[in-house]
Amino acid sequence: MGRSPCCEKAHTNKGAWTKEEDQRLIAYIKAHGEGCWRSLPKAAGLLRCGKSCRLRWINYLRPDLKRGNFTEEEDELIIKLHELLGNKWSLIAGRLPGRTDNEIKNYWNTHIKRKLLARGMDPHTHRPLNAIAGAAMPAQQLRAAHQHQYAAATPGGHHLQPQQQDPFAALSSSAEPACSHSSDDEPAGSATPPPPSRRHLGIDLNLSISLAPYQPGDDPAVKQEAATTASHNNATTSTSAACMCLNHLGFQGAGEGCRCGGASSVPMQQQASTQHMFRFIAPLEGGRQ
DNA sequence: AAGAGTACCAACCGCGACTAA
DNA sequence: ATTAGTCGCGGTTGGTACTCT
Repeated sequence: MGRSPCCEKAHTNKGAWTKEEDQRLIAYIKAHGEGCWRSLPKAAGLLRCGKSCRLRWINYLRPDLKRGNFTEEEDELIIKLHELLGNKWSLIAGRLPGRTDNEIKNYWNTHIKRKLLARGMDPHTHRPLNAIAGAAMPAQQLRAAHQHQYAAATPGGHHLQPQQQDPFAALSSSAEPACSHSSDDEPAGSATPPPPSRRHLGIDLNLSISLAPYQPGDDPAVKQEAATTASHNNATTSTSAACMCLNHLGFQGAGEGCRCGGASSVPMQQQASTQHMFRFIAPLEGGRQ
């Protein structure tokens, strides 16, 4: 059947953007806001594909972009989030205000990969390189190496409890794996229901579930029900509108964290206090949608 | 000084997800 | 239930700047 092209390619510019094009795009978005990228180029008088406009705006022209070098803290946060989420650059970018997925992706490929290799760690699995070479390494030894690696990577150098070692077990109550590289050696199905509060890599992986929009005064019994449901991997069967975000991945302030209707209006402290909510990370940058 | 190699990053491409008809 | 349109994401490419020999 084939796919219709996203735009009329014969009459669109490609390649680097000129200053004038940038100005037109900025002016248009300032006047009309983001959205409807397909019709934007025509309305803004640009001979560009809508996709190209969107990319240019998101990755380069947005006023809230930080630009400049990544800090050591950002490096470490990216590494931790990558270990947790895999190549979900948009999710990772959501935890780094002012950074874009493209920027982080490029930075990962050009800097952090090498940094991890220099540490003797595999950038894909975040495990020691020698551990990957020897698949026959005893599980206990592997865990020890894994633990040591976390301790080295974290300024505080905290050690993890045995039940905290699988970065993805905490996500296993989600219907889908959050990361593409998680399943080979640690089947999600074998995970036991997580304890109420878990920390991993210095990031609190407290998971909770609620229907969206979440109301602070919701019946506790309902919340308990939802938590029970989530812990049995049945979360998606009860509702398609469940708000699922991961708590405490470096949220910086109240209200940040969720794009779904009601949950974003609930202060994070309040959300954190509701032990049995199950939430899933969504891209968080305010300027994006 | 010049050519080769490498690093960086903006931009493109293709696909999946989502939605409305 | 199906189809077409649109958006967003992740992988990849290509141009440019920088470094090395």
